[in-house]
Amino acid sequence: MNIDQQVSYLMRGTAYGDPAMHEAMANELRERLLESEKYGKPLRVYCGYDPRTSDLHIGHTVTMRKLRQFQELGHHVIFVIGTYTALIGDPSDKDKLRQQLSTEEARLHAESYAEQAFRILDREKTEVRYNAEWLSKLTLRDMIHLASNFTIQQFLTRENFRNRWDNEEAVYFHELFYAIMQGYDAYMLDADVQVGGTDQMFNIMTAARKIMTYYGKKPNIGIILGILPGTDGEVKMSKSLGNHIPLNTTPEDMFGKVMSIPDKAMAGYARLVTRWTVEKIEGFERAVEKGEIHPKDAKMALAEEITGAFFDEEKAKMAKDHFINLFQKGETPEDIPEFKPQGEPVLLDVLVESGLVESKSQARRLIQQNGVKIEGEPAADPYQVLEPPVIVQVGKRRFIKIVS
RNA sequence: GGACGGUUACCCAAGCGGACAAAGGGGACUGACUGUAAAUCAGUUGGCACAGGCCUUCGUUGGUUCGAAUCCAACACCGUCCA
Repeated sequence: MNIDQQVSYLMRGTAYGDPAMHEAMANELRERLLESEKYGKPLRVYCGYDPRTSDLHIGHTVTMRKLRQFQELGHHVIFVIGTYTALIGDPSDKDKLRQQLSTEEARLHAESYAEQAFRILDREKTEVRYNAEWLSKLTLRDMIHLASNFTIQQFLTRENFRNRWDNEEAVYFHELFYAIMQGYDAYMLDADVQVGGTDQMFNIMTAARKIMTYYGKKPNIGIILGILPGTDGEVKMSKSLGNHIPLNTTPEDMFGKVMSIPDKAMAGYARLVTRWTVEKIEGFERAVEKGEIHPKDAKMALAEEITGAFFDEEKAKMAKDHFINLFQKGETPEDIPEFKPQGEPVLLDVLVESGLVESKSQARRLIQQNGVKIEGEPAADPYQVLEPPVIVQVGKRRFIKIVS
């Protein structure tokens, strides 16, 4: 790849919300790449991750994929785990104050976090760092100096603080530290490039660049990526909102979850979490828009690609077959969990005891709604006695085999 | 330190003495339909009870009342403003 190609490759998927800023960053990136080539010095590229949860979902992988691209071009990638910033909790992506995390929790999460990240990143070429390493050493004096670079007004113009201010909701003092700490990370890491989502715009473009300049360094270049919506297609993917697609799951589940996104979210997924080329993505979007491919088939292709990217092609194919059999043909799956009832297998009791249903009242309701099937036939009598072995189904996709 | 406001089911939020197991949204679940677990429409969404009855739930603990999510008191937690 020549420099121009590299720049467009690396800028792919970015979202600055302002063409001028995009232009400026692309130019800075080009310069920095040229410099790197000239002196044979790889760029130092970093992205920070909040170890609030140990469960990564595919939304987290958007930035990792970008890091991977830098890796492929021979640059040095630093994977930072925000063990210290997690003590505050990033106020960026929420309108509410985030709860604080203890050092111990953060450390525990961090380990499995890095492990999962290596499904995307090249383990050999990735430097993992914890920001407690340097942030815990900052003195109050340092903090005062750092803070003197910012005005309260700068913080208050940030949308999420602004909103809370306007709504007369609390904006805590310590929340202001977050951006400063993240900026200090960039300085300590001597970062050339920092990758992050649009919610990191202020932290990367304002805080980090200011602090680096203050310390006499060249400010880092921000690669700001779009935010992946959750399976609801509306808001940012997040575990707490329950609209996430976890990494630690089965290929079948991942495939199914991708299939559940609304049609309008397909383009975003194609752009942010596939390995497809720009040309392929654009072709895909065009075909969907013009109705050249059936939206269902388009989504199937998308699901297969995404599943393949996190597992492998073969597993993705199997997940696809599984999906077709179970949901399109309505077949019962092969491996159904078994359950052996204690006493007499009365339907109502079995449903609750096996954990298929939470309470007897709920079981009754489901039966009334024709939601419970025995060997494919809707059950009407909650008190009927089953004759094992028999397959009991709740809804479309919960099965259990009753054995004696 | 002072003045106000808040705490309701999974989440947001109404209710401000009886018709409250508690409006409305969201979410979740079921059914119909479909192109899938999308969209749309309908229904369900505290527990127990082989029926319309009982039990538990509106921050906590007491109190007033035939009767309290609703009134009073104390306490706890949260927030805003003034110092």
